[in-house]
Amino acid sequence: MKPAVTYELLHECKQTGARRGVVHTPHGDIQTPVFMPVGTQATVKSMTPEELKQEVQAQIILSNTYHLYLRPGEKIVKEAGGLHKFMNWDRPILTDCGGFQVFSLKDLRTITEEGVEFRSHLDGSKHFFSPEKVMQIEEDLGADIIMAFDECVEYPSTHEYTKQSMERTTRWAKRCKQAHTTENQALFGIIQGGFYEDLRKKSAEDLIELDLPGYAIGGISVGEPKEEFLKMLYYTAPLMPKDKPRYLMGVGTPDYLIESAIAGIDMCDCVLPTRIARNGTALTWNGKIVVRNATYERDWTPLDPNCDCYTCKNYTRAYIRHLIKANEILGVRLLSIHNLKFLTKLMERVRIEIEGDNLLNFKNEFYKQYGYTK
RNA sequence: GUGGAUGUGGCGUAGCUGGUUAACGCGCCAGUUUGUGGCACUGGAGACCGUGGGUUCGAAUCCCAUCUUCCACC
Repeated sequence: MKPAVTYELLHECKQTGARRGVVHTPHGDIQTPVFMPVGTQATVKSMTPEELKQEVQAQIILSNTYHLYLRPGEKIVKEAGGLHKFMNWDRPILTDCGGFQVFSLKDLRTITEEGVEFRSHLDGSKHFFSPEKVMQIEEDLGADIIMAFDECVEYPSTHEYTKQSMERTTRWAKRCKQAHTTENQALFGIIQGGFYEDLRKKSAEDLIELDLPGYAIGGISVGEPKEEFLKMLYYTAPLMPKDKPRYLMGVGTPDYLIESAIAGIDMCDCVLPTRIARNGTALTWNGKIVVRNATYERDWTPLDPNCDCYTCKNYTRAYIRHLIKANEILGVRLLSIHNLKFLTKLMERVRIEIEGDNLLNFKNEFYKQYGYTK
């Protein structure tokens, strides 16, 4: 039987080895490498699905098992006809398993082989996530791609703990595969192993044996220095199957996205563009600007002169600064549109440069213009 | 006119039985933000404590005068 989600490789950049491909899903194709906006609670904060399609041109969005389970509850979403219908989004959706959220609860959770007991951040009520439970929730939510329940260990962690945790994540992945019943959803495994190469290798090998339709790298981009991030990324990505989508979880700064593509990653997601939008910051081709700052009080130019997004075509930095200072919702919306569109355009460009076997040159050019030093 | 109250960073206040660098909220300035527990978090600047005099080793704190604003009464 054909998996719900498949990967088609179109071209490999001769300069870097980066992959230009297509991910086929029940809700349409995704041109890769791609950046996926995050809509934790069945909404990319402040954006309508129409804006995401028409203006941002998002190809796929994320949503979250933990949050939707707590509120409104996966049964409500199921009753609505699944996430796609519930939120009126007809393109692909990926649900994160809630592992990251549950483990970030720290004092509020207990891990056992069976699963994780945790308390809701909303009302303190007790809950239990097992691999089987998470599969049931993700199936009720109905995304195209569902993630296996894993543990994301924090940085830094000991080799011993990371090993234990990684092995458990692998056992949980097996249980997820067993519990997974729907045919129109693809279950992706998550490679763990922290910042230890031997553990990453082992994790990748054992998970690949399960022959899942896609794989992700989890547990990096968790606050480590950039050198550590790059080291793990470049070590782990080549271990992943060539004929399946490769997803790097939690990456969203422009430099990390370009590095990921070079490492052979196809998909990335991050809250960064929408989060910094809420705090008054814009990504531009010339670097990050905190438009909330006083310097922009009388700046009558757009956020980014090289941008053709709705925000940049119609509004000035001075106006957006005013909106953000005044805590007006529109400020957040305009910045979110811009930041998301910026990353869409960046990835579009990355795809073109891969096709032209020119990604490394582009990276150097971009770094220089953006202001990155290395 | 009489009596009472009030006056502290841009704004609103705390401190006022006298004792090291005057506190807080908002605002202001800046930084952070990487599988969203976030319209969040972390820093920072900014006050001759209405004015003038006095008591005291020492006064935003006590006394006197004066001005400001508010209230009450005739």
